[in-house]
Amino acid sequence: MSLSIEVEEYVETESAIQNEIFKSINNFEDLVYTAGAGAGKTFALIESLKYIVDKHGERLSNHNQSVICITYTNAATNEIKSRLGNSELVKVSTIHDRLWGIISIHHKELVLVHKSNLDCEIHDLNNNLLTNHEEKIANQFSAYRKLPDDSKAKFCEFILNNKDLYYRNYDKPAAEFKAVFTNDLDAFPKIINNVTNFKKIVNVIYKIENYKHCIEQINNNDKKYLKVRYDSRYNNDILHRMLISHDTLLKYSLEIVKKHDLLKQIIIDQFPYILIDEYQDTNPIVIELMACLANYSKGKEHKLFISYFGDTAQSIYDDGVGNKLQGIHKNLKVINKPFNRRSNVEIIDVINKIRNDDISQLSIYEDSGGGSVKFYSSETENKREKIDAFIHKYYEQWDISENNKLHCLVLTNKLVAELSGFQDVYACFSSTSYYKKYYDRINTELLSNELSKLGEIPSLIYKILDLEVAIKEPSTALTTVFNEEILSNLTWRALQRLIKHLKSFSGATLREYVNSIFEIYAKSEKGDFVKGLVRTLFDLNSYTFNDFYIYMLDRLYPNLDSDDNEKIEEANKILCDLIDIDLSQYALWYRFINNLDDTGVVYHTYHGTKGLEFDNVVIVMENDFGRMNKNMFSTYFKNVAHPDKVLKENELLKHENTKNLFYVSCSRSIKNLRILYLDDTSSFQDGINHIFGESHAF
DNA sequence: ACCCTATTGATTTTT
DNA sequence: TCAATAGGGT
Repeated sequence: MSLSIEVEEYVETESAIQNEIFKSINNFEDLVYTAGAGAGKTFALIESLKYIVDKHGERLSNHNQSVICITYTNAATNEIKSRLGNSELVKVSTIHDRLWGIISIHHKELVLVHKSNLDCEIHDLNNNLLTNHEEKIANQFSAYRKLPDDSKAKFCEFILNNKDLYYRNYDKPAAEFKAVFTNDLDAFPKIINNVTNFKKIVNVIYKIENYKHCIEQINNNDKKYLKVRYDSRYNNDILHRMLISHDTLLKYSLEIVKKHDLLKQIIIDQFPYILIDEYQDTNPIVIELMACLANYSKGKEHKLFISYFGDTAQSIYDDGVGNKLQGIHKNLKVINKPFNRRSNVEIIDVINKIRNDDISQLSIYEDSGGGSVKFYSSETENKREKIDAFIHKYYEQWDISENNKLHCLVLTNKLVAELSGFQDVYACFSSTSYYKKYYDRINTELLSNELSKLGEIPSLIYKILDLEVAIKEPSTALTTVFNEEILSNLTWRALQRLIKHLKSFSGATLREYVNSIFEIYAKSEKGDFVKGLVRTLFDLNSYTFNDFYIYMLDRLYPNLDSDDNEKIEEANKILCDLIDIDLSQYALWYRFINNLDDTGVVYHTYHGTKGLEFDNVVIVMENDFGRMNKNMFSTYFKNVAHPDKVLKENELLKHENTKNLFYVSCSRSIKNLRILYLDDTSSFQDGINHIFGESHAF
């Protein structure tokens, strides 16, 4: 593609806009910089950082001060660090890392905030248990509420004395669970009629007790209760163990900063420049914290510059501040950039119509034509075949190859897995007990591109595949499998044996392959290096296939009851299905998480493509997206020509959310964009025409 | 026929 | 976690 000469006049305007930012930096004017998709937003952010270092670096250095750059993800942190180059003066990190770095040293204050939070939580829990009139909550706790007061106390006493019994039977089917308790609970009629609600009641009682105990220990200055800890790996707090997660870290930070002027002073003394990337995804609590610092710094000697870089139209996560930024952080100078450096004009026209606000982009290039956009709809049946046929059509038409890829966007990870060819891997993991219980972990632990996020079993299988790939690839240096120290101590004969052993790992399925590894292990002689290799790969008691199997079973089916034959049979069946999957399918999974596609066609979720750009994009759409969003896209198209006529506020909110997701998806495309809508579109054809001009049948 | 309870199977994403 | 559905009991 040749996006030829840049339009001179536009380039001048663009640099004038950048100079506006520099001017604000010098004058300590807080600002929000909005630029649509493909405008070069991150470029502007990095230019600003460089400017601060060039112009004010010496002063910052002398005062032992630095610049804060906040990103939304760790990946973005690394990206900016590498583009910026090494600079001692600029601290690039996620908001969580930065805040924890600032507040974690104030142990005593943190514990105080924590204690008052525990008090609030206890109050809320009691309110739910006893008085909250919200229908859903009142129903859940009604059995407890109906008990006379003295019964309530007795019930609490009983249940607190039987925690073990309770948790041992927690996962049993309702009838069995009931049977365990019915005799003991005679005195409390109907309390366990509904097992689901019973568990809700008991969990709340336990929680209140835990929190009370925690407060006591804090007051007693118990050694384990002197510090609050933050763990970024999990999504939930465990407050009574002094452990907080992401959201609570933000909440505590804001509270501490609000309360202590001295801390505000320390922060603005140390960090006079704060630049925030992707502000639309930033939690409102963070904005509130920034606004609090900004107000404090007014009229102080050490001035503060805070700036937000982002695009409200690309806000696709619910807990981001989105378009409410200026309601929280007032008096921001607004700078918009109306240019697009990414896409052909045909794409820009469409994404301008989708975003439909005051940021209408112009291409910065003189000759920016040559792209194409088309909307297709097809009937509902045989959706999978329709998608395959559609992809095939454009595979041919666009001459797709490894060097000219086609990127296909679908809504769910399940479909991504199916289309990418490792549907059985996804399906088997999804049906295991562990991933059923923690159903929201499957996508992170199985499909994440960040290897450190893989789950325990996916990670083990990944390592096996990694070894398999390394052995198969003739050019692999042995140093990628072993560290050099081990190799340098190897005799020639030992090396020969090692290579022979490695070459005899084989099998068509995961079971066969792993089995062959353990067979070689058993056959090899005592000091053979292959033994050490197997031992570093697996963390087992002893090295047999059976140990491997039991290990998998234990992790994927934790707490399996040894008396429950039915459950055991089911577990074995699914685990067998899992390890009997062809190695070739696992290889597709391996290639997917390593972004190693060699077919030319790559599948993504809409959400997962944020920040990326591709020449050729196919978007697969449907009416629905999940349970909560029935008719999400059909409703969007019905209202798209006149969104103001959508009366209710929550409907307008939904419309905005859908619009943003659609905008993000379409704006990934540089050159070619096709949309395949897999439901009947006749009732909202006007909306489709409004954006795409026309549509075709497929 | 109705009410209540148990079971089942799901959207996306980050820290 | 939670809505939808299946199924049991009266």
